[in-house]
Formats: sequence, structure tokens, C-alpha cells
Amino acid sequence: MAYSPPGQTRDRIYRFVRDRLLAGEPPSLREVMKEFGFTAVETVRAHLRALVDAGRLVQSPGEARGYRLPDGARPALVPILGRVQAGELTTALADPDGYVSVDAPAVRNLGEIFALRVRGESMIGANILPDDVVIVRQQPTAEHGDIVVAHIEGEATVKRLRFAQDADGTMRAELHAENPDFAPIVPDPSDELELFGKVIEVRRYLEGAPPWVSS
Amino acid sequence: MAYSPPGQTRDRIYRFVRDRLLAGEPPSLREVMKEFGFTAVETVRAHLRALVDAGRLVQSPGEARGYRLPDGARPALVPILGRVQAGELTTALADPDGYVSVDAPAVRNLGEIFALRVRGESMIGANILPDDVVIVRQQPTAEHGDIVVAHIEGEATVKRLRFAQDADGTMRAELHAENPDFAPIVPDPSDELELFGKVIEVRRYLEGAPPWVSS
DNA sequence: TGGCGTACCAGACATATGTCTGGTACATTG
DNA sequence: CAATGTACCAGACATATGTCTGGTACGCCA
Repeated sequence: MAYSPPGQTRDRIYRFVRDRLLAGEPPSLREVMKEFGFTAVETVRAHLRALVDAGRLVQSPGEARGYRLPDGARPALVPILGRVQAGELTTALADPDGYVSVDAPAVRNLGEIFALRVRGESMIGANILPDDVVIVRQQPTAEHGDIVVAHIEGEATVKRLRFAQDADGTMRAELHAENPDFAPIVPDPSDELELFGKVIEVRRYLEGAPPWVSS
Repeated sequence: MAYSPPGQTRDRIYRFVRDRLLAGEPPSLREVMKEFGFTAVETVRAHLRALVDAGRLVQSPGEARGYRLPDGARPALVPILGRVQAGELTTALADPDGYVSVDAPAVRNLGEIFALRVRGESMIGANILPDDVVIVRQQPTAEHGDIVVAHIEGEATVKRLRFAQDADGTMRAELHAENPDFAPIVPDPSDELELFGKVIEVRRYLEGAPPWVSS
């Protein structure tokens, strides 16, 4: 076996292992070895050790096929919720209707993403229809113009967040539907706006029911 | 260990293994054993063998952590294509821009699903916007009213398929934009309508670029 | 009652797979 | 040149893990 320039083979090995992991089939050292024509397992192990040191992989030492992609580098299943009552997000997350898979870049930190089925036609102007599924990142604040999920009238609802200036100069948050039939919701300054998170993706399933249902 | 009613423990084992596989971490027999409080590996093996016989799992005999979900039971990564030229679908599939993960029910047969970035505003009336990503199942025919990807003017384009009756009574396929600015496309009866497939899902990424990019 | 099927156990066994030790070859750098 | 770092190899070794053989316990049914 000829010698490769530093790092070049390493990258190819990374891509091979990554693809195997994304397919749900962690490779063994010897499988990688054969794939690249090496004749010594230790060669592979050195490469993988380097990839782990670089943070590109993580390993469970001693475990068979124990190499994995770090969180945030692979698609993840996030819970899809039905109705979410006030303040009950944690409860709802514990009992999801099912799971949908969300691609890696959205998943910076696992566990902070969830999905919600859209009810009603209030966001038709933003091209979000009833029964669409929105992917939401939990966050306590959002910016002007973001589409958010907030607690309105006892339920989690999708709206656009806007900030407006009051007559006395103070800023207030408003939740706007995107449908002329719905009036903007201006929260009573006395009660707090409960923001569940920001919509980062919208999905519409044109065939069959939503997706995957865990039992 | 008490005896469980037939099939009951089996289902719990299936769900455990399934969840581990969906997380990309195939369990070993002994891991399952510990999870369920068994004291003999063979007990687990008998259950898993039954699950394989029932078609709920597949196995690579002899391989460590060799149990998998069958195709169609797990999310899969499908290629996302940029521009697709006439008749060049196969070529385009071989050189994708990246991959997105698609949930199980859509993936009846692997390899027949792909994703396409939407260009232009011709489908705004169907709430499909420029830069949306559509998930497409390859199929040579479709039904009246389906949103399809077809070859129009040298490129793959998203349109709604309609069938209309000609003056002489023959049926003809038409491709309709959902935007008053675009006229319906009535293919010349002489040249064939090249249908790439049917749109089964629409996705819009509100934050950041599309998703996952393979290198 | 005896036969049959399912659930489960015990423990030996073979193999799949990670780990370790010690080495060669080649490039870069002081 | 010697030192250092990377790429790679050979082979022993330990452990992780699937496989097999031979059981016990319980329920169902003819």
C-alpha cells in the first residue's frame, strides 16, 4: 500500500464511516480496513482515533462497532405533538403522537426540537396550511418577523411575531395571523407572552397521513 | 423471571430494538437482555429470531449487532438535486447536491425517492414557494390533480397534472401552474410527456440553507 | 394424560471485533 | 544528520458478541 498525503485518506475514511452511520450501520474496524485496502487494523484505528480527537466522531471504547457521529451531525427523530395546553409543553413532549426525522443542521442541541401539527387557517398568508407540520426550536425569545409557536387562548398556536411601539413609547410584542379574517393578538401587558419556540421548518405531506408513528 | 403472555414481551423488545436502530445504535443481544432483566442471551435470541421470521427485523447472521429494520421501516437519506436536464434524471441522481432525511412511510422502496429544490413562483397558488424542497417519488404516471415533477422546456419543473377532454373526445394531459401569470402547458400530442414523479411532500426551511450537504 | 407450543434459563463455544506492542517507510525541519 | 511526525504493517491478545445444546416451567388442547 502506497502512502497517502496527510489527511487525505483520513477524510475519505471519515466520509465512509459517516455514510455507514447515517445508514444506521456502524462499521467495524476490519470492514473499514477492507474498504480501503489496508492490511492492518491498527491503521484504521489510528485514523479513527485521530477523527475522534478532532471531534468528528465519538467512540464508546471497547464496544463492537462503537464509533458514532456527534450530536448535531446526524438526523434525529423529534417528537410530534398534537394539542399543547398552556404550560404543558413538558407533559406533551413526554407523550408525543409520533416522531419525524429532522436533518442535522437544525439539531444543534438534541432535545430542544419538536414538531407540531398546524390547526386552523390563520397562517395561510404565510403559506402554512392546516395539517402542515412545523418543526420548532424551543427558545424563550424571538425576533421581529419570526414565525413562532406561542401560547394563545389555552393552546399552542403558530403566529408571526411583531414588535410595535406603544403610544407611550414602550415596545410591545404582537402575534399576527397571516389571514385577513383574523385580528392581531395584542397580549394584555399584564399577562406574560408564553413563547414555546421558533418555527424553523414547514412540512406538508401530500400523500397519506403524517409520518412515522411510534406506539 | 415471571412468564409473560405470548407476544407481549416480544412487542416491547421490538420497540426497544427499533428505537435503538432509529437512533443509529444497534443493540447487542446482551444489551437487550439486561434491558429486560433476562438472565440468558438465548431468550433474547429466540425473540429476535421470531421478529425476523415475522419480517419485522432483518439480520446479518454472525455479525456483531447485526439486527436491522427492514427497508421502509426507517427514515432514509434521499438525494437532493439541483437542476435536472431532460432525460438526465439518472445522471442527476448520481451527483446530488446533498441529502435530506425522509420518514419511513414515504419510503416504500428505497432508491425511488429524491428531493428537488423548487425554482420560480409558478406554484405559489398551491403554497409551494421558490426554494422550497419537494420530496418526489419516481413514477411514470400520476392521477388528475396530483402535483408532479415533469420535464418542461429542458428542465424538471413542478406543476399540477390535469386531464382534459379534447374536442374529438380523446383525453390529453395538461400541466398547470398555480399562478395566474403562467399559462397551462399543453404538451404537443406529438412529443411525449416526460414525467419524473409525484410530489409527496413539501418542505420549507425558514432558517439557514437547506439541509445536510454531503461532500 | 400426553403432546405441543411458548417463555425462559444455564453455560459452553466460536467468532467478530477492539486493543496493544513493536516495527518499517517516508517527509519535514532544525 | 538526528529528531520528529505521519502513514502503514504484522501479529498477538482480550473482550464483546452471536451461536449452539440441552434443559425447566407453564398453558392449551385433543
